[in-house]
Amino acid sequence: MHAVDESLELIQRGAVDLLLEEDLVERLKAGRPLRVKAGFDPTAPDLHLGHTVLINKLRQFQELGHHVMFLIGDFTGMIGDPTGKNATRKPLTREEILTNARTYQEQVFKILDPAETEVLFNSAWFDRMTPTDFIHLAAKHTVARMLERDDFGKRYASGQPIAIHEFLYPLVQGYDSVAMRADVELGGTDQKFNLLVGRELQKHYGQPPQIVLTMPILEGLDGMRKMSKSLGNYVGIRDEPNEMFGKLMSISDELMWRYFELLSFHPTHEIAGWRRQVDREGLNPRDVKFKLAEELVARFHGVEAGRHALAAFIERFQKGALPEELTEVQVRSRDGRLPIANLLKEAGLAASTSDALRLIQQGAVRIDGERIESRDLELAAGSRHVYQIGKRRVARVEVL
RNA sequence: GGAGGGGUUCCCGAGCGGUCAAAGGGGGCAGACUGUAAAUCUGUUGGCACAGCCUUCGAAGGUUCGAAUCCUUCCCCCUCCA
Repeated sequence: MHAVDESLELIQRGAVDLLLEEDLVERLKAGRPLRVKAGFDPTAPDLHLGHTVLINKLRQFQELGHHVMFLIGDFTGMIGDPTGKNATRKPLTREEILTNARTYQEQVFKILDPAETEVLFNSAWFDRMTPTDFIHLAAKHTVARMLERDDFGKRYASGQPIAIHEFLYPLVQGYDSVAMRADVELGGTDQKFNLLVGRELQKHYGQPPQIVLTMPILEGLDGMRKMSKSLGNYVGIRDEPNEMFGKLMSISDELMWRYFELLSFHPTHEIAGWRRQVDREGLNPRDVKFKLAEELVARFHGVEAGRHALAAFIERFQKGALPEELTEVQVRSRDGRLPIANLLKEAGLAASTSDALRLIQQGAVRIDGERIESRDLELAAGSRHVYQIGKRRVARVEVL
């Protein structure tokens, strides 16, 4: 076990809230491995970099010798957390949840050590609860306290709906901590309220309240809203290397530093050094971004893949080469020919023929590198060309 | 249970019988400039057999030559009173 000060420093790195620090110090001093909990809704089977901020922190605990409990909220998933988007999520079926849970684990173990991770499902204790137990649980909190949660408060004040079951969510999540006898619970800052409810409930059930550690919410590629699959501003940890690399290169310079802070494993001083070089010595931020993109691709796909993605990126976007592996598509002609708009739509390069026609009008479409102007162009059966729309959409399309 | 206010295109939000595929903003996409950065400027943003046609304004009916706009019923949301 590491020295207490050293552990504390590491644990706090990147974190937003640590409540209460003295509790943590005390428990670290006791010298036993802490029971560290983090819960995940199995609603989205695809993890993205936003999730990994938390998972990286779990890994850190693991490296410090603590006991990591990865809770899959299979019961909770049937409730659906109230989201920041003020929309009520649709509940999942048991089967969807199990499938998602399996996928989750596969992905999480790219970061966590499977041998040292306990995976739990909260249905294990909630399925055994009776309605009476549940109402007792609900009796431990008040509406006024629920409305303290920022999200609820705002929705209530602005006349947005709040379903009753949404109030149950924090209670259920808090009760998980009771059932798991958690010493520490990790969550995003948006989870702070729920994590604190856990403390209250633990007290009610005669346990020492857990320490709450919150991590920042990672902004998505737009740099504004939180990274989420539904907003489409995410980097999935299963994204293909080149795609992952490209997405990371598209972030703003400002956001890049944020990503370094929350996602990179490079030592803090090293990152600070690059920043200084960019600010004072004219180092191109793009080149620092390369390091970030390469590191993350390497983390999820291996070192070789990282190097390769970098090389491929330079070839493609600095030297203007076509992608190494061109998507090949075949589309059927009508009576031996096919209007360009239909071709683009059917090849998946444009959303609709209307969209395709608009793109042509705007000069976004190239065939074998030649910009085309005419929306009336028709391609004959048997033709095979490379079609590009903008910088990123490319495919070789054969007309049958 | 009573009274009132609402549901508009991806989001917010105007429209309140024809000139509405529906103002404006956001977001997205594309072009210029670039470093697949930011900022800026420009265009575009329902679909299709695309100078035309078809489908959209919570749902279903109805009035009308004509409805997002009027009427009826239904569904959903919010507020206040009980």
